[in-house]
Formats: sequence, C-alpha cells, structure tokens
Amino acid sequence: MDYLCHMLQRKTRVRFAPSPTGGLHLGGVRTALFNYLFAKRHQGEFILRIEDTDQSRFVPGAEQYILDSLRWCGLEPDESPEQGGPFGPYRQSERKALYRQQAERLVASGHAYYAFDTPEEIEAMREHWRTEEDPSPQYGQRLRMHMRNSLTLPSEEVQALLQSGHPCVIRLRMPADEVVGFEDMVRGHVEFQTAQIDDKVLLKADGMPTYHLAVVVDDYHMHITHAFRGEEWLPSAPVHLLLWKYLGWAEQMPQWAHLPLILKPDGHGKLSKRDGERLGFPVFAMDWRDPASGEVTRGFREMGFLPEAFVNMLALLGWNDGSGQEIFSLGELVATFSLDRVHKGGARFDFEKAKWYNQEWIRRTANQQLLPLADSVFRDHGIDVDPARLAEAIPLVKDRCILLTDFIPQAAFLFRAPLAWDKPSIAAKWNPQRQRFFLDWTEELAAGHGEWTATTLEQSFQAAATAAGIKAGELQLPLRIMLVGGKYGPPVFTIAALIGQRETYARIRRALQELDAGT
RNA sequence: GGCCCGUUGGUCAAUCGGUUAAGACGCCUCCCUUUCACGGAGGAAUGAGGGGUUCGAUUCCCCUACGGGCUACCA
Repeated sequence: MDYLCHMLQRKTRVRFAPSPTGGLHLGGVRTALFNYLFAKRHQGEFILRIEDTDQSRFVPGAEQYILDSLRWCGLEPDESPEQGGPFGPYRQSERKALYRQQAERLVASGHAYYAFDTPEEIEAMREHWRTEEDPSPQYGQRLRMHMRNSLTLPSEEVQALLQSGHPCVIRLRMPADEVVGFEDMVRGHVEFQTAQIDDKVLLKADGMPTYHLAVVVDDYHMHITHAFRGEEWLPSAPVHLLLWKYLGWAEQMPQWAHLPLILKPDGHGKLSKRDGERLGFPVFAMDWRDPASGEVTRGFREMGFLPEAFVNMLALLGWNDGSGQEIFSLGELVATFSLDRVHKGGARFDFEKAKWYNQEWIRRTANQQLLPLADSVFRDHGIDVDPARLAEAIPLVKDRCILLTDFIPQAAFLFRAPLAWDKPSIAAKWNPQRQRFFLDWTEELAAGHGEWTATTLEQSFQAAATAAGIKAGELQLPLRIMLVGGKYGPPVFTIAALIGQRETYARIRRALQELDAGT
C-alpha cells in the first residue's frame, strides 16, 4: 500500500532517447512529441538522452542537430546533455562505468555470462546449424553450450581469458521456458515465450553496453516512469522486462507504450530518408548535411513548413481526440493528448495532407508573426524587401501560400518587376485598340493621378476603358500580367496601389515593348 | 523459416453490439471571383475473407489471407 502510494505520487518522467547517427527523422520527432505531450499533460518532465553507445555509427554534429530540431518544434527538454539535470550525464558514452557494473552484477547472480566467441566463430556457428526451418540460428539456449563462454569453459580458463584481455562480451542468459508478458499502454496485453529469444549481448567487447542494457540501466537511474518508443522495439521488450527483474528493479519499471510506425506513402515498409528523396518530400525536421559525404537532405523547416504545422501533422498521424478537430496548437495538444487514443496500426505518411496543415497554419498565424519568417524567405532568395510593404503584402497573399516559400512566387512581384510574362494569355485578349488603351492610360497616369489608391485607380481605369469603348474586364487580365507576370495574385488595383505610380507606369510600358517585340 | 504486432474509402480516420458507417486530405462537379487563391454547395469512394457468439455484428472470439516489425557485439 505504501508502495502503491509512492507509485501514484511519482512524478511523471519520460525520455526521448535518439542515437546521434544522422538527421532527425519524422518518426523520431513524433516519438519525441508523444513523449513531450504525455509528460506535459501530467505535469511531468521530458528528458533528452543521447544513446551514443555505438561508436562506429557516431556522426559528429548529429547531437546538436537533434537539439536544434527539438527546439525548432518547440519541444524543449527539461533535462538534456546540453543543460544537464539531476540525473546526468545524459550521454550514454559518459555513463560507461555504470553499465559494466550492472552487467557484472548479472553475471554474479547467474543471469548473464561471459562469452569469448569471435564474430567469425559466431558466423561459423550460424553456418553450421543453419537449416531450412531455422535460417538464422540464435546464440541462445539451444546452442550456447556449444560455444566458448563461461557456461562451457572451466572456470580457470574463464579467469585466464578474462585476465588475458581476450575480447569478451556479457550475454543475458535467457530462461528456458517462461512466458514474459506485460500491459502495453497502446496495445494492451502482450506476451512472449523466452524460448524464442536469444541470449542478447548486454555489454560489447569494447566495454560499451548495447541498447538493451543501456535503456534499462538509464531508465532506472533517471527515474523514468513511462517509456515510449516505436513498435520496432516490441520484440525486444521481453529482454528489457527480464533485465528489470534480474537487476532487482521490477517495482520501478516504467510503463511501456509501443507507438505505431510511420509508413511509406506508397509501397511497403517504414518511411525512410530515401523515400523522401525518391518521392520529393522531406523526411527530416531540418536540413541535414552529412559531414562525411557533404550531401544535404532537405528538411521540413527549409522547405517552408511552420513548426506548428509540422508538429500538428505529426500528432494527428496515429492519434486523434475523437472529436474531429484537426488543427491543434502545441498547447491544445498537451491539454487533450492521451495514449489510449493512439492508433495501433501504422500510418502511411501523406505529404499532401502535411501541406494542408501548413496552409491552415499559415492562415491562422498572425501577420505580425509571419513577417520575419517571410522576410527571411525573401532574403534567402536574394530579394530585398521593404518591411513596411511586406507587412502590407502578407495579409494579401497568405491565403495563397501553402509553404512559406510560396511567398516568393506569390509576392515577389510586389518588390521587383516580373522577369517573364504569360504572353499567350495576353495575346488571347490583344489587339491594336487595346494596346492603344494602355498607351493612353499610362500617359494619363504619368500626367498625374491624384490620389493613388486601389479604388481611385480602378475608377480611372474604368473611366478610361469606357471612353475607349472597351469593357474594362477585358483589360484587367492583360494589366495583371503586365504587373505580375502571370494569372495570379491579389486584386490588380491593389497591386498597382502598392507598387506605386512610377513602378506601375514602368511595368506597363516595359510589357508593352515586350509584346511588340513578340509580335 | 520463427516470433510479435496490426487490418474501416486512394490517404489520415470516428464508431467503444443496434448509426442512412462521422469528419479531414486528395479527386470530380457547380457557385462566388473577368487572375490565382480563399470561401460555399454537392458528388464518387470504406468495414480483407470465412466461421462462430448474439435477437442483432465494423464492433467480441477463432481460423485464413494480407500488411508491417523483429530475428547483429545497430539503435
């Protein structure tokens, strides 16, 4: 009972534990997001732990990238390698001693053993025992007595090998015939037969722990209460459960939740970086530059996504609140998120839907807030914009933008003359009379056009058209193309009003020349 | 091959035994607009198959099929 009370009062602590091997994948961000939402929903803590136990896969810069990506998404950890915390270090490579100590403890209690087999010997074993029914024989209860380990070798020899510095790993000794089950927070009861599971390596020859040992040792020491990870980890859950038990920490074991996978939009399997390249959409949160190859993989951020949209989209991939609401701010997600509404099946990633979320978020984001973002998009494209004019432009074009980068095609013409014109569309409505009209009207503009507003301009245009005996509507499209370059954008006279008298005149005259040259 | 998880329209998905099986994306039609969008109205499109349980199954159980994951001294 005391214990129960203690458990109930335990502060919620979850961790996101990526390994720094490259860019942060969509699925990784979603796992981080679900962790974050759950933690905040329960007034708990969200911890970032770097799982860098595989030295061969370490990629410089990846850790910083992860930190930056989480920050961009608004998922700030409460404890991390960067800011530290009461249960650090938060990088597994810096906690090395901890793992050996626990692994030795398992050897002492008989739940683990030393194994001296070389990779070649293990390969030979697989070769030897391979059959059609068992294409990949496991180092486990059936075969471990045929291998070189502290279970088969005399203890003097084990001691000698240990002292000689012979490469040695520590393996978990899987019990012969037990059923290991648990309640998964998204899947319900799940169980496994230990007979099917091999003797997992716990401590590698280089002294580093494998994931299996590291997760449980760290989750224990960091007082993690709930552990969420992708479904690909489900088959190794029994290994972890047993470890919690053998280490004597079963009472403190976190509750597990295995999240559904994010699948390829087409074909089969889980979404990978390659799919994005193949299908033309980002998979990483932000641009990732591989330090070895120099190759850059596009990210959602650089492609023009708002972090709010990215996060919103990710949250709804595998979760919904049942109400039909689809647009959620991070705060709203925190308020409504619950694990029991997480879908069990994997979800195909749909870039079209992702874009829709972004479009919605651009529309909902305050113009004031959009200003610096649009400004930097223009800057990145080498277009100098007047902030005051940009501020006027944003409400005019935001509804037409799906990505932030759409501000370029949708508004660049407000800052510089078009580089090309949709001439065929003018040609369809062109004749000498109309050309004459534009010559005359620009003349009139140059002569001085009182108040320069969309309304007065439209009036003068109308009047001139009527005087020339042409329907104004027939002239509007040509005018638009002269000013904008194509058939898009806000109302023409609003554009003319914004770019000013001089520029309007110049663009029409320039386009007229261009048209002459073209005919 | 073995083990585990999953399966409602093209996609994301609601439904927690009784519904005309929501909603959204995308697609199509129309309206608004002499641009493009936005917006509005409408449309096509879903319970993998077979057994049970039940007065009644999309919903519960079993089998099959299909999909996915794992099967490393990677995470």
